[in-house]
Amino acid sequence: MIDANLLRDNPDVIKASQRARGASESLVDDAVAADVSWRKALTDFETLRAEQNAKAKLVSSADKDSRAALIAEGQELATRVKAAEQLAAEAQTKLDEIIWQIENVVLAGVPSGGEDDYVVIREEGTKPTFNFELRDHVALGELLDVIDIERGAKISGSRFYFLKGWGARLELALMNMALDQAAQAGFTALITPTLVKPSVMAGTGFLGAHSDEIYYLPADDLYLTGTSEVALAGYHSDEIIDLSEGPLRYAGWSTCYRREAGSGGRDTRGILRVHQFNKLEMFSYIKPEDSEVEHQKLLAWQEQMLQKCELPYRVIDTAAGDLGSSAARKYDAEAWVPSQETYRELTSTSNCTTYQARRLNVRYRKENGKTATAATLNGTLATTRWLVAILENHQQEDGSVRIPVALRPYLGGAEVISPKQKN
RNA sequence: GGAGAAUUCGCCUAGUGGCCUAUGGCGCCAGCUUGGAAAGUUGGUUGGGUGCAAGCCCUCGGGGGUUCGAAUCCCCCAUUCUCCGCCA
Repeated sequence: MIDANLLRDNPDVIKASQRARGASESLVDDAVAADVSWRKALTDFETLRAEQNAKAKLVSSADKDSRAALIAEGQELATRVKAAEQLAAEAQTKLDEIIWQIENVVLAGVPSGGEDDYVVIREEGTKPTFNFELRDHVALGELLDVIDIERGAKISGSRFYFLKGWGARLELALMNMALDQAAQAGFTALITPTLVKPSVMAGTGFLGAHSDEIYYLPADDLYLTGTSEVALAGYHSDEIIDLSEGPLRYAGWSTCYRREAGSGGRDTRGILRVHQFNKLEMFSYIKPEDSEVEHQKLLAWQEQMLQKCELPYRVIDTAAGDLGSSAARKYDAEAWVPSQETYRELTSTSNCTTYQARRLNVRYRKENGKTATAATLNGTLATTRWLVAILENHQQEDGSVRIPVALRPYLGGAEVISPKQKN
């Protein structure tokens, strides 16, 4: 949710942001008007309520004669108060409906435009060249007996899979390496619930336009989360957290569930886009003024992981129109996928400034003792999808895959995954 | 799934219709005291909304109701605990 004070003092800033996103500008005018109506209705109600409170207080000390009259007055006031309260509540509902639709104010420097208007910040690593016919991760997965897509479909349908043998171990190794790195950087590990209440899902901003992407369990009124970000953001909801010793950083591990309803026939081959995968997610609660520095740190940690996996990648600054509603800025790191001869997203990090925290009511105490809304940031540190890039980039002519050096300690020292090898 | 109990300002706790503008303790903050501390002592200490401000309104797990008036009475929901039942 955007800052109501900003809406009152400087609606043009919000309009400019909406424009950059290609979102509705008139929504801002509607919100300003609704805000004025609400405050008027609220004042009316509170004035009447004050009168009612004062009258009610007189009753107990009144003598018999005036008592009956006071009670009659009180009865009359009570109906007026009820009506005024109703109006105020309606005005607030209307304001909420509008204000919740306004997306986060994008930060200065974010490229304007849509999905294809990203700016490439840098490219790192060397793309591999193969003097043999390269295999894609599906072929490698079959050859090495590490990914079983056929049986995944048999059990659960398309976009499901089994990770098997070294494939399963590779994913756990990757997650462990990421977790170690995160712990060294001061993150607290959290294994999070993957079923959450509607209020939490709404608070994190995932129940908006893309709610059909989310699995829902009607029998229990619970949502399956597509990222542990949901649980991590909800973790401190309705709390006043202590940021005096620095930011609170969590590394949340969870399985993630996505319906992929909008993705049509895209990426149907392999495990690039699946309904279920695992992810280690970084999440920071921080003072708003430090959020942009933290964002760079999250990105640096992501790049560190990509480098440990010896993957060629590039970093892009996502355009305003392609930001999620909570994000004020987003960087994606995309790894080179040889079989597709293109870069594919492996990590994403968003600075949600105070937008998400305001919805979830996460505050901290400033040095002057006042409370203020915290800022939240998130960023991927490892996902199942990384296996695609690792397998493809490190494949060798005989179909074996060289294990990146940094990962070997997590795989019992193994240096290569070979077709003939069983574990 | 069934039965019972509980939920009060960071923690514990008093409070069964108006004097609750919520008691007391612990913790924390500040003052006094001290060479400095401890002890002692005095004061402060839930948050939110609105308003230029004084102020006013809301906040006793959440929502609704009864009443002139609700922490207190009624209903629904959530969470926790105990017991029973079932179960990977």
